[in-house]
Amino acid sequence: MLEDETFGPLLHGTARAWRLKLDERLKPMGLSQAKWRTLLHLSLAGDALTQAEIAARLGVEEPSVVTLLHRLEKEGWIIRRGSPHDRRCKMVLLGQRAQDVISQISAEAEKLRQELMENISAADLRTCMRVLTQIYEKAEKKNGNGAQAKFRSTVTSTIRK
Amino acid sequence: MLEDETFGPLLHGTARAWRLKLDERLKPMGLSQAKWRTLLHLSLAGDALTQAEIAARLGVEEPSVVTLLHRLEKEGWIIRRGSPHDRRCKMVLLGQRAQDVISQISAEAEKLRQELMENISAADLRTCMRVLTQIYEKAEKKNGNGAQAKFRSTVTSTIRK
DNA sequence: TGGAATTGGTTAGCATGCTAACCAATTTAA
DNA sequence: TTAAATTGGTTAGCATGCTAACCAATTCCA
Repeated sequence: MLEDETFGPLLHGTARAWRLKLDERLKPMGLSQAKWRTLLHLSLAGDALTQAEIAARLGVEEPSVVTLLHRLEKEGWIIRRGSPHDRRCKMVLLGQRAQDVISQISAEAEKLRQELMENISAADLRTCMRVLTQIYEKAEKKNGNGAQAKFRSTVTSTIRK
Repeated sequence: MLEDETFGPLLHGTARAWRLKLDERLKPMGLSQAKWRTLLHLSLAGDALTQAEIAARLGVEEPSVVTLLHRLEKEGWIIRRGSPHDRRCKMVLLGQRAQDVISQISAEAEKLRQELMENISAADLRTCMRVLTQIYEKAEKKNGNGAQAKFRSTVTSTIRK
């Protein structure tokens, strides 16, 4: 059996192709994947988030969100303000510009997902997700990565939801 | 049914966790994923490759390989020399340092793959790969991306192999 | 054959991610 | 209650990817 020999490249290639495709479609709105994902998480939260919370939900490290949020702020997508409760924190919330396009973003992401999976049976999809989840949990374990650990909990909770 | 709602994040999260894990293990050898993948493709080719061929096999754009190859050359992993047949081309071949560790790289990648997939049945794996392949081919289609198109052919040929 | 298109490679400039090192604020604990 | 540990954020510096614009060599074709 040779299939397993190429699972890695296939997994990475598929994730990459999907990401590129969505990036391509959202580019006309002036949004890259990192940006629209941030906006989407803020929208889902329905409330202001701290930078640390955003980093955890995106599955990236804190320094990475710093520059990302700077860009988003400069372009008017978000607003950052100090927290009155904890002077270490900065609360991040959606700006008007973002609120206006959030629904378009979700709709486009949803549309692409349906296109890509249109002729996949529910049973196959379940099997595939089970396999991916097993791999995911194994790969994440012992990674010794804080943000990664938090990311896992985000993904699994999302799955549970 | 909600499963399909989270397939995207799961796919991306799994690919990312896998990549991080392998990077972590190869770091002691002084190799990142971009680097060891390049070396592995050169080794598989068994012959010198042009930069364009490497870009296609890695699934990245040409300008990206330029800096990547510069770093690899500076660190003694590869050698670049002009082609006698076509003065536009630069042939890239493995340096001694790379030849010494190629087998370790493959072995570590193989070991991780087996760890991550140890308790997944052959049938489930086949189903999962079929689903990923379907998504992959849909996502890649009409992407209007040259390197991407070449990457697909690399992946599918690898699968066939 | 000779100009146009294609191909291989490069540079410049940016986006996105990382780790390491650090400050300031808060929380924990001796 | 204060000293130590933790937490949130930042900066610096690097790795890896991209597109756009460009040069030089080769190939195509009218």
